[in-house]
Amino acid sequence: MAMRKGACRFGYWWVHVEWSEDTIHRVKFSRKGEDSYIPPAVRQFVKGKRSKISGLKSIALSDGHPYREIYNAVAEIPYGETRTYSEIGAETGFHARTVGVAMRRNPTPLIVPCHRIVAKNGIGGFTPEIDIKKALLEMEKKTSNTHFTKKNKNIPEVL
DNA sequence: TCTGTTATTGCGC
DNA sequence: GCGCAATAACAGA
Repeated sequence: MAMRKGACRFGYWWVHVEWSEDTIHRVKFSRKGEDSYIPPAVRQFVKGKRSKISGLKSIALSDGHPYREIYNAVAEIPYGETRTYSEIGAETGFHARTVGVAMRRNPTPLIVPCHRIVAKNGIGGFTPEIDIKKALLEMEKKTSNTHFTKKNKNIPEVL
């Protein structure tokens, strides 16, 4: 199976996607990039025109991945909502700290919406830049209040 | 094995 | 508020 690569702009950043067939292998953010083809579902999500990335699988959710349980729980968080590290921990039986480690190593942000995981008393962290997480949450907040009509709760004031 | 690395939490002051 | 200890699990040596 041939691996494909592409990129899409998101605010000040670029979203780089690597995939093959219907499986996303890696998603990463960087300051540089060139616009090129990526799966339409991902592109629309990044542009705030779609509330979930359907029809695509992530290797993070596949059998054998050490953090599969955690990523599955995260993938079920609805658009525009957030959970804390300890909530995900309680659901999956992992320690909050471990959830943090799993999020940091998340190979496919967006597909596994790790930006929706916040600390109990703050925003938590994000790699490589915390501002990306803030921007993603802001975008979801706005779009979910407009055309996705969803109530927004739990987003910390620190944004 | 053992050590270092975490995107956490909660308690005491 | 801040500092600190408890804590789970992986990666690399």
